[in-house]
Amino acid sequence: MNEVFRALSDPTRREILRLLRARDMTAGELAERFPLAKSTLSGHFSVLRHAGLIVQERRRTSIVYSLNLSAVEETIAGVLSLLKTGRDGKEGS
Amino acid sequence: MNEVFRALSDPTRREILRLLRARDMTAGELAERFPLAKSTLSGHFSVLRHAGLIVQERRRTSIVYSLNLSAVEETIAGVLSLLKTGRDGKEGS
DNA sequence: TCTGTATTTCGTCAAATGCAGAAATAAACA
DNA sequence: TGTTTATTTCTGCATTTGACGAAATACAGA
Repeated sequence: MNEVFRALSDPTRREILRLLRARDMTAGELAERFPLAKSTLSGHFSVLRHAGLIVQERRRTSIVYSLNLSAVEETIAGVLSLLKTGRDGKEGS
Repeated sequence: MNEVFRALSDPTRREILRLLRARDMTAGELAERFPLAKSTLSGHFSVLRHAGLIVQERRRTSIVYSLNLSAVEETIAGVLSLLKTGRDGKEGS
């Protein structure tokens, strides 16, 4: 959970999620959308992947990233309930 | 929105929100719950306040903090829809 | 106004973060 | 195996962050 929030705290990473919401994209396609070095984007992918927010899959020479939508929803819903109910946030829906 | 995510990315700040979920507390009461200097906690309060997640109110000699629950819910719900639908996240519920 | 209590602001420091370019790795294919 | 393409890992640097203690501010009451 900690990692998820840290991942979401960066605007570039949230924009990556937004792009992946529309369709799966390769690392290179994503990198083209930002005025940043590919190595920098690769680092952002890594953070998002460790947080479970995206998944990667190798397809021929490229690596395709896709949004792990259910993980995103679960996480945010979990936080919502954590802030609404009276428990300690260990158990979810 | 950016500020909200940055505010939520720190574990101490999320714990502050959890404590305030139970009841309003003064800055001193909150500070007692953490092994940190009061000045450090004051900084966290400031971040949470600027993000709109908590509100403060002076009561006699103390400053009472309370959770801005509706803001929290709105924010997280907004993010949820931003990740689910195909728009740009400017319009919400 | 002076004192005591509660909280924030300031100055400083160590650690973490985001970035770039260079080198390394992985896969497809001649 | 050697080459090309796609991506990641490594190294170094500048900025930001979270932490502390000391000083400053705000308010209530003698």
